[in-house]
Amino acid sequence: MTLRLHDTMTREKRDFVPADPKRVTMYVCGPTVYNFAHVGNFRPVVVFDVLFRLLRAAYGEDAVLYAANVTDVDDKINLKAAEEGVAIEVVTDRYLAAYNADAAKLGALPPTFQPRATQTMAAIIEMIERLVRNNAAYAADGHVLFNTTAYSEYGKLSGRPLDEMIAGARVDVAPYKRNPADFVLWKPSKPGEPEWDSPWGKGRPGWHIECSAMIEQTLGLPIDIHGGGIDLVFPHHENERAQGVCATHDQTYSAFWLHNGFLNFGEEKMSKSLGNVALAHDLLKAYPGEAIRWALLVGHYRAPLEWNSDLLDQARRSLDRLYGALQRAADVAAFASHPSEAFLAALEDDLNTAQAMAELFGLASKLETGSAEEKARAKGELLASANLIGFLTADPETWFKGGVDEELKARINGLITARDEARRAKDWPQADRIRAELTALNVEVMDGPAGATWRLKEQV
RNA sequence: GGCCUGAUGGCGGAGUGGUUACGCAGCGGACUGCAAAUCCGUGCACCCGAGUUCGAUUCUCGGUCAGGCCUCCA
Repeated sequence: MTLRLHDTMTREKRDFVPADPKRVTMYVCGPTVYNFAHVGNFRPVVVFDVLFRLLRAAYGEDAVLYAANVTDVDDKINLKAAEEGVAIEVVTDRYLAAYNADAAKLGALPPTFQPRATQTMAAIIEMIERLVRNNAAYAADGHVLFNTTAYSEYGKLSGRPLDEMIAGARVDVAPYKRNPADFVLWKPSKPGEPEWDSPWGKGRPGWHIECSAMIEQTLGLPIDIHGGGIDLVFPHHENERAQGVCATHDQTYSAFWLHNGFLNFGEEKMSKSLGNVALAHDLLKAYPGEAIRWALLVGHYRAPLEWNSDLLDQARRSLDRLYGALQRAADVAAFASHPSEAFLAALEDDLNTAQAMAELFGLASKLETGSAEEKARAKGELLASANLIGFLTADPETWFKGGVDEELKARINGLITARDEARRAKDWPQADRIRAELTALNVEVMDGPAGATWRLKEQV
């Protein structure tokens, strides 16, 4: 296996070689839990879940350590808690639970670690102290700031030389900053906001230091892979790197930086600050999680993805095709349990999920038309391949009939039987009337030599 | 203004210096009482201009258009 990944730092695909194959480390920036996450927030969840699964397959399940953090200290959380008149934990616990439940429905494996900023406070403060000792940070006016001139490579990840950044700065520079690009490591809380004791007075951490500290505490520095949305390259990841390198005196921080492209909704960027939000939580009521996962992986992870209802419908039909092939091959005993070579090769080429998914259709075709031997092999490879990245994990019957309760199922079966009788009697008008009834129930009938089978036209 | 991406058929979306993406939708046929599903066949593309080349959608340059970041949005 030769996994090649595109590294934002070098802007090219490189062979991935972990520092220690027995302990592969990956960190991905997770959500700020103040509301239900919109579907764009789940793109990195799904993308890096694919990478997590691929790494586990390559190095062993226990050899891959994956940390995805939760930001639970934030202005927006404070605002939400104040609105509801509750403690921030009430807000963060609620939305973290929803987030994890939604992620699970999207087929994402739980990360090895899910550190929370509020539970990493000691490590955050300790790291800031170290940065101050290393002359990479300074206290001023109740704040602690990172001194960007202390790190010669500052700007390398995002490709922004420090002097250009200063020239382009549009924000008002706080008077206590030595350099305009310096950023906050610790700041005083406003009245009523949560605060923690520190050597610099009561306050709370800046956003960037949280991640660096959580990485160091859960995985140790440096790590093999750091992921996140492309919008985080600057300033978040640039700052993380500066902090990590200056705190540890190790130049790597993360050997690879991976960034997923944005999800766009119509002409506008999809974000919570605009009104055009599609919450994954709501989408999951209308579509199977697997279909949403498919839609999120249908294009390359680095390319922007246009999100619309067509995309979801197409994703569901694509899965119908694959599940349909499995359903028709229910009596075929799967042979071989390895993903196909072509499928793996596609994924190993910087997670080319589109190419990999095309391979699944090729296997489905073989499963429909091959010899008995070919079918057995195709079924085994199709399942092993798809399962590797979290697809086709359901029973085909469940996929097509999952949302049907026993009462409705009995009614449908009754109608199917009645229609079979009408068909045997060649009473076509009656048979068609019954089919219309079934259609009204969202049921599609498929006549076969062994009698009629059915499935839901739209699964939830 | 600075930095950085991308532009592929009706839609989504890979890839390649000369040959099939793939899925959905369309068309013709098989199967079916009619359908559906499936199978067989089939039409439709590589932003514009110049260059390199025997040959470019694929490489280079220019242009146009679109998008991202430069503000604690994944």
